[in-house]
Amino acid sequence: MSYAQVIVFKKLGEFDDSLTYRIPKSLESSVKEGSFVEFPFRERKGQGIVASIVENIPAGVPEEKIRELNAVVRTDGIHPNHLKLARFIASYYRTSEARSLRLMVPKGLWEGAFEEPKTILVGSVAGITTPPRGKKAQKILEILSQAGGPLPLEGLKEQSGGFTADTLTRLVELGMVQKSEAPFFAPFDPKSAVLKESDKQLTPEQEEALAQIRSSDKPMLLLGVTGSGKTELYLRLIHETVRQGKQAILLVPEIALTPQTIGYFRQSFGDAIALFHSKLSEGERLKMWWKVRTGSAALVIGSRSAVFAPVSNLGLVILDEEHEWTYKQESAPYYRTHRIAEEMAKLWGSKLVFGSATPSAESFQKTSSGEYGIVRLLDRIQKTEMPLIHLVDLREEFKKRNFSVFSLLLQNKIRDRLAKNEQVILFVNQRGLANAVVCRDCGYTEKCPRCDIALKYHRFYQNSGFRSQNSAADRLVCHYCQFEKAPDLLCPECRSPYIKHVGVGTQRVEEEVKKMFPKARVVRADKDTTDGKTGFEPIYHDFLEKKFDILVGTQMVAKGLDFGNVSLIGIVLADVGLHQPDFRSSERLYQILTQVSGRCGRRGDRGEVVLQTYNPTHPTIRMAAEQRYPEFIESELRHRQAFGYPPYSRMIKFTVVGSDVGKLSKHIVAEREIIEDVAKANALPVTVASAPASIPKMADRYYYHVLIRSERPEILLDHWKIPKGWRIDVDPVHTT
DNA sequence: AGCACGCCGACT
DNA sequence: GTCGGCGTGCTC
Repeated sequence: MSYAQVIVFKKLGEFDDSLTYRIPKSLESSVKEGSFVEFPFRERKGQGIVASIVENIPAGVPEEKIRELNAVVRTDGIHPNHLKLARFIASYYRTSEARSLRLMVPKGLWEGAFEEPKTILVGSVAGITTPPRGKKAQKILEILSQAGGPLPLEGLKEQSGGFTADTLTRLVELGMVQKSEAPFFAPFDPKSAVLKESDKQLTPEQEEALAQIRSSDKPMLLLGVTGSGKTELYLRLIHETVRQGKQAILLVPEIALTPQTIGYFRQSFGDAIALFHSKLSEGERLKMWWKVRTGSAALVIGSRSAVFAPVSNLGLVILDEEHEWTYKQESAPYYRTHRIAEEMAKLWGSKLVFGSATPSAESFQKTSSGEYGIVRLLDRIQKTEMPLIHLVDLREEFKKRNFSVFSLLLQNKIRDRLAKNEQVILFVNQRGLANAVVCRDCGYTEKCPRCDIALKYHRFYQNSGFRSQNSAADRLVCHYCQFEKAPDLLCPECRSPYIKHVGVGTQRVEEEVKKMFPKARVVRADKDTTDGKTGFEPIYHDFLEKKFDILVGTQMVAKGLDFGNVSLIGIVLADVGLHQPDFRSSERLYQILTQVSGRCGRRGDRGEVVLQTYNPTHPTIRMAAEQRYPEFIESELRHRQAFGYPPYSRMIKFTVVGSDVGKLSKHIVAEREIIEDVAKANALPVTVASAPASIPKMADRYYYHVLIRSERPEILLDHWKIPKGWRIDVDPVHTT
């Protein structure tokens, strides 16, 4: 007797566990792993996916409760490899199989729309002699007789100039036409399809890179500077994959899903593309899912979630701009797209390519360990030089009695560009601005002696239970190891009393630039001036159309956008990124400085960047200014290894919520002790720390993080029961 | 999800 | 004593 372990679709509930049903003889041949099935549930019917078929009743299931499956809705529902992927996600990210599987099934289907989309075909019936009376009806018959076969309903409507459903129903009743159904999506056939070859000539460097990617059987990291022609290589690789009758997935950050990018691939692959992006409606998303599922799409392009597109013969996965943090899902299950893509490539034996100008430390480390191969593209196709970066020491400006946020050099250069009618971007780094303590006079940051991480300033709630009652309420805390100390009143380095938060906001910069250049047209792009729906787009377009001379903006101006007329970029205060209480602060700073710099001089003349800082000797800022990525990443990795940070260890972040701070922190402290005991019992070195979240209180509930760092955290998780309500993030990207 | 069960605190 | 708040468990 076989049994199906069924994961229940949302109908009468959201289950984490699968349910066991008996497979009746009549369904034995049609029920497969991955099938969509229907079954009795309480007094109702339910639908779901067969996660596995077993010969014996699983332990813990009472035999008398087991009922029989009703029917098979669709035998080939989910590809077996996707079931395996769901199992992997459930175990790696410590979530349920049901939740993992949900990632691969569009909402509409999960909620009950299992039917594959169909086209309605209309055909004429032979031997009709008496013409129908209606004009429209006559027209329909005329078109159908000329076509010599059935036509899709939509096409027929278009050709005939439109008709009502009633006209057609009447013709069907008279027996003059017949309706039938056909698949909406026809499978893509590489032999008959027109695949336009690229007419671009590859440079010798590109040819070499392509050959290396082709011949390697490892995942490849494509290290290519902006404008080095990575996209053209992607196109060629996808072409080869598709011609072999396999499918390709191209993953890009959301922002890169522009009509230009899509258009580039449409030229080659026409309608054989399925697009997945955040603006699709549920209906469109469902259609795209079926387009891939039916094999009608050979190429999937999309952001993060497109990695779960229902391919059945995967040949290639590309993660473009792989360093982007948007590849990490920031809600449960907190997966990282890289890890999913690796697993997919393993399951299908497909090629895997990661592309970036500034690869993540994780990916670069894997090229050193031999897990990935590496290919470099160092030349720019257009021969436009990389921008010239001027490093400005703000301490010197202070000595020159220049109290403006702009150095004299930056002021002069802005004046010069305004005179030449060229555009300027002023970049204001705001990430992680709050809560780190920095000396305004010498740039000193208070760091944890054990973790080399900026300490975070906290005003603890009373009675929070984390320390003895008579200690001060203001503390500096390390979020990685629980080290803490009282804040200093004077800077330990230079005795300055100005040891506080630093940072310059966009508003302040806008005000100053308006004061200094009253004739310039200035626009500001930050959270306050952009709205959630259209985002940065309206400002971007106005700026492109030269309605403004100067754009003052946050990170949003740094991402992949093309500013043709910008010849100068001012980085108002580069230091801010250095003070993030996060082990990735240097990596992020290097990436953002590189991205911002890449926004100028993209056409024609060489652009210029003025990078202002209080720390001109800081290695990250120096190497970013000189654009020495390999040197930067190697020193960064040495640092990570020395302090035991990922990729040389792994982290797990828990979020714990409660309405009573006292109870909450007592509970956390107790669990922390249990974790330490379990680690000791398993001879596993583990660091545990807990601290209030960056937004510690929302809607009268208190949020805490518990951060665990270990080389093998999975051993800990196997021996310690995660308390109820603790939200888990495996390999977190944001650690505070 | 939706429903039953059961454990405590606040009242007729 | 009992009403009812909601946390927990169950659905095969």
